[in-house]
Amino acid sequence: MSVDRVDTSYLETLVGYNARRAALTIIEMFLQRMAVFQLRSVDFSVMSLIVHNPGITSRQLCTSLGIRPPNLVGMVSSLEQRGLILRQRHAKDGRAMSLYTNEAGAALMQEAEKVALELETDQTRQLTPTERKTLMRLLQKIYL
Amino acid sequence: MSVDRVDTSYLETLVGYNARRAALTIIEMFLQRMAVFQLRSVDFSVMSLIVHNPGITSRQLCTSLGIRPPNLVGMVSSLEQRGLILRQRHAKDGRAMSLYTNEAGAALMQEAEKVALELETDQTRQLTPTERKTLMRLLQKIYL
DNA sequence: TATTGTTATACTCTATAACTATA
DNA sequence: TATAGTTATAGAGTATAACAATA
Repeated sequence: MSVDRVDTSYLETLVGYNARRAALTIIEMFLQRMAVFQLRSVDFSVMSLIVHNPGITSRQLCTSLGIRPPNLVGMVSSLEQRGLILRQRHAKDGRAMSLYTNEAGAALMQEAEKVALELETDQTRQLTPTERKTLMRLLQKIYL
Repeated sequence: MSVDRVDTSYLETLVGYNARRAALTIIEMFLQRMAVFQLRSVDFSVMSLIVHNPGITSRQLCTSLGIRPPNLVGMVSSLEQRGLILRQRHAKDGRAMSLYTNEAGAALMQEAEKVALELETDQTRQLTPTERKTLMRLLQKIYL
């Protein structure tokens, strides 16, 4: 026999279950709205870190975002080929690559971050501004 | 040039970024602690829904957890082969499969849910009980 | 010796198309 | 004609090992 109504109340008492469901919901919306810019959430994160940290190295990107170096290579190459970023040998460490946005990349991110701001208000429409701040703070207490 | 210290303050203002980081941190801990039971988080969710909803169908599992039917087949088969669950033809709908835990599965989940409870307190050690409840409520406002 | 970036590659996760049996 | 479960398979995401260049 099937059940009339699936009882998910137990799972809903688990932080991990709730965090994952919320994250997936948000990231799906993000993907749709960022499709105009051809940016997945990870691409947005990479671009955003480069914009706000000019000269950041690949290694620094990896450790900041929890990406393995081999998996970053393709993303960075793609962003470079699209004419959004520049890769330069690090001035003092010949092994490292320093990353910068060029004009096109900076302009794209300026637009993308506008959309990201709109998304924030849309995604947290059910929350008051105070609740939204509280949510951030509590989530950071878990992973920071 | 690399940067002295990577500035992630912008990303930390985004709900999606925080929710994803928190979810990944929690799920990683979950995976480690549930290794004794050989349960990934998705296996735990499936088993838990079967325990709390005896007779739930595969389709109901899929819609409840956001899993595509083809991807559930292998998980259910595996759980069945491990002697944790039973699959029976639905009494009134010959197309559907009703799922039940057997004694071994129920016993395993009783232990697993104990560990899950311990994990909850560990993962939210930085939060007061009130903050923990608040976090749940706010996350659910986003995805429900 | 250790580290950065890279290639090659494997493994996992997720998605689609098409089939069967039942409704 | 539509739905539940299944198979086969493709694609995306993530992981490890090994290498060249540099520290």
